[in-house]
Amino acid sequence: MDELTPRQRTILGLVVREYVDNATPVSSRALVENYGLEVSTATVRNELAQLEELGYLTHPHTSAGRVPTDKGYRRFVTRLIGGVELPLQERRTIAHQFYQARQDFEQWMPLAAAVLARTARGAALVTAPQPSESRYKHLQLISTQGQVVLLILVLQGGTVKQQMLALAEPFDQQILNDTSDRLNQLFSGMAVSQIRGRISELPSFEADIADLVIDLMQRAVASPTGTIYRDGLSEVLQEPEFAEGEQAQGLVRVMEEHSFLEAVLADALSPEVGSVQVLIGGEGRWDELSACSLVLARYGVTGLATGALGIVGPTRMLYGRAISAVRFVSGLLSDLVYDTYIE
Amino acid sequence: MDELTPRQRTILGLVVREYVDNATPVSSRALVENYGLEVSTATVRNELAQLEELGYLTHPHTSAGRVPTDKGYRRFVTRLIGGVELPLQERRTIAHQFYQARQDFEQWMPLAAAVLARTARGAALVTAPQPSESRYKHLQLISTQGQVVLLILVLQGGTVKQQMLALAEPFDQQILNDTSDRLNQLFSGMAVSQIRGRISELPSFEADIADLVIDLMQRAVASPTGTIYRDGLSEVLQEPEFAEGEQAQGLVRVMEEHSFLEAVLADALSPEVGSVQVLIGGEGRWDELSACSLVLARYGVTGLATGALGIVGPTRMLYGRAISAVRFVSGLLSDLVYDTYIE
DNA sequence: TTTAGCACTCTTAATGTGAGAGTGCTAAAA
DNA sequence: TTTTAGCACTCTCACATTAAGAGTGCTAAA
Repeated sequence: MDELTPRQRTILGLVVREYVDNATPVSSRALVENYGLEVSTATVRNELAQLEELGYLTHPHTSAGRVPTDKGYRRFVTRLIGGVELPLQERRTIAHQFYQARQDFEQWMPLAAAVLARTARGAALVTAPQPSESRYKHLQLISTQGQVVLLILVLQGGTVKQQMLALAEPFDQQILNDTSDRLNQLFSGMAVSQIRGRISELPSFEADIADLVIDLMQRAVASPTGTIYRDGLSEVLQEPEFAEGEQAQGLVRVMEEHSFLEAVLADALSPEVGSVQVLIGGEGRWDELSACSLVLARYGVTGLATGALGIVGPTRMLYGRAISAVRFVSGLLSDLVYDTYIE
Repeated sequence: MDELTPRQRTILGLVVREYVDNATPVSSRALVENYGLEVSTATVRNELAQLEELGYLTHPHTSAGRVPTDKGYRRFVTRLIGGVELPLQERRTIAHQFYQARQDFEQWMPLAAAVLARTARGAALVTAPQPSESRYKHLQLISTQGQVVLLILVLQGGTVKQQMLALAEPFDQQILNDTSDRLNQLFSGMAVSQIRGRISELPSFEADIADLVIDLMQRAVASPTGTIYRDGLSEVLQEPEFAEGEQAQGLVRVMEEHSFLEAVLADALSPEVGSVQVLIGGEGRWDELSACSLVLARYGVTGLATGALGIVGPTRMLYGRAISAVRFVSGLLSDLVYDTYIE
């Protein structure tokens, strides 16, 4: 990392802060006036010129104020990433909301998205946790009309898969119960490979069901993300950088297009749970995101089930709040996932 | 409806068609040249002036071509709404896709959204079918670690609700099985009110579970929409009318903001399954949607379970394709819902 | 009723202008 | 060596001006 004098560091920080607040290039005068610097505008101008030399700032044009470059944001963020936290009061409120929802699976993801969006004032993304391995837990066959049966499969971690199936002949509910009881006895806690090894021992009807179960279990881990929960997109679109459709495009694509988001996550997000990652201005690799930053983290328990969550916003984003909100919420979700999987 | 000469009707139709294609005001010359009219531009101009007089067209300014007003679209759509269908080949392809997904609940909604978005070249919205009444079908209690139990409740129609619950003391899986078997025996096919009547007869543990079941059943019908599936938003945002953020706002809000969408649906969509409804330019009631049209239908089976689906696009939209696609897909989904609920 | 012809209006793009904002540089002060 | 005052310079922005072009509306003739 380049050598910056302490004063240059504070000035860089102030430029970022001021630009984030106002979305207009910041002038030397504005810095001196708003932050009570003990030096003149000329001195600040010299420092600004230095910082520009080093690539942390730019000029839209000769007689405009300075704007942070992606490199400038990067430096700002790097200093931030270890040591920011939400205010205690805010953490308490959020933790309380999660506590209240703790028993209701289906609320977790939308709640996380809503909390992130409000706290960081960005568009929030949360993917459901994907188990790294499917383990059988429970099967239930429920007869509906005659030959049609509803198959409900519960996997370890609480994932529920359902499927209708049409049988060749009608079966009595009692027989279906017996079948599922036997399979439950046999397969409980098993992974796909183990189940496959047992199929040959089974009578044909049960083997058919087991085939289907294997298929469902494999599909449960196939997709890297699964369902995606979003919140706050329309608010972020009001930011001035998205006034012209061009830039809004990229933002909406990450939020909306499953495949695009997956590609970005694969590129930017480490597979390990814990650390918060920041992708600034598409980092040269994603043209569509040149005006966007993403603050991302993986949550869950490595080896059991993990998901991703993050904030998408303009590069001119509240990095401090975003990073701390993402870290905090990912911690809460990780705890919930842990409780769900450890048995 | 106002009296229009046959020639005026065709000219109005041509203006809409031409404007939908090119997104630029259409001139008398363009009409004569592109559609081989057997009259001069002056004649067409007279007719255009008439149509403007009647409120079907406007002028952005004196020397620009004509643009349809909302009233103009409305008239165009009214003639369309009864009698358009997708080409047979396209209907076959779509029907085939749904046939292949018929056994897999979870695919229906995303498939419907994808098909609508591609077919109508708009942003597609599909809400999951909401049962008009919850009926008990099946309960399963699965013990996880010690006191924590996973409760899985299946309702008629295949809705699955799950909830974790922490018990005061650990229960054996065998006891949980017995409990759920008893409740299944007792409650099978019942509505909330009937279950409530039986609670007093139950021992306390089972009564507690039954309370929880009632709570879940009530929540299943509480929200008017439930999960929403979307597709194609980012493509539509490329249309020129959304280049300036102002208008994109409304589009994204309907697609993204649950509460806003619910309000619009409540206002524009009849509770009856079947007919296709069109909301043009917010119809004076929704400022945010002044540049958008919605083509909506309710699907499902009245009295059992219904959901909504539709296309959102610019007022300058392919109404023919949108209306026929919405009608066709809503028919297919209705069939699927019917099969699922009738037992 | 239709049409040719033409004046008229309004947009669009190019060009010009002046005020203002903010810089970069220089030379003096600390 | 660092800081500062001062000022020239540059570029944007808002506004006005102009010319070309598109398309209309109207009138008078077919």
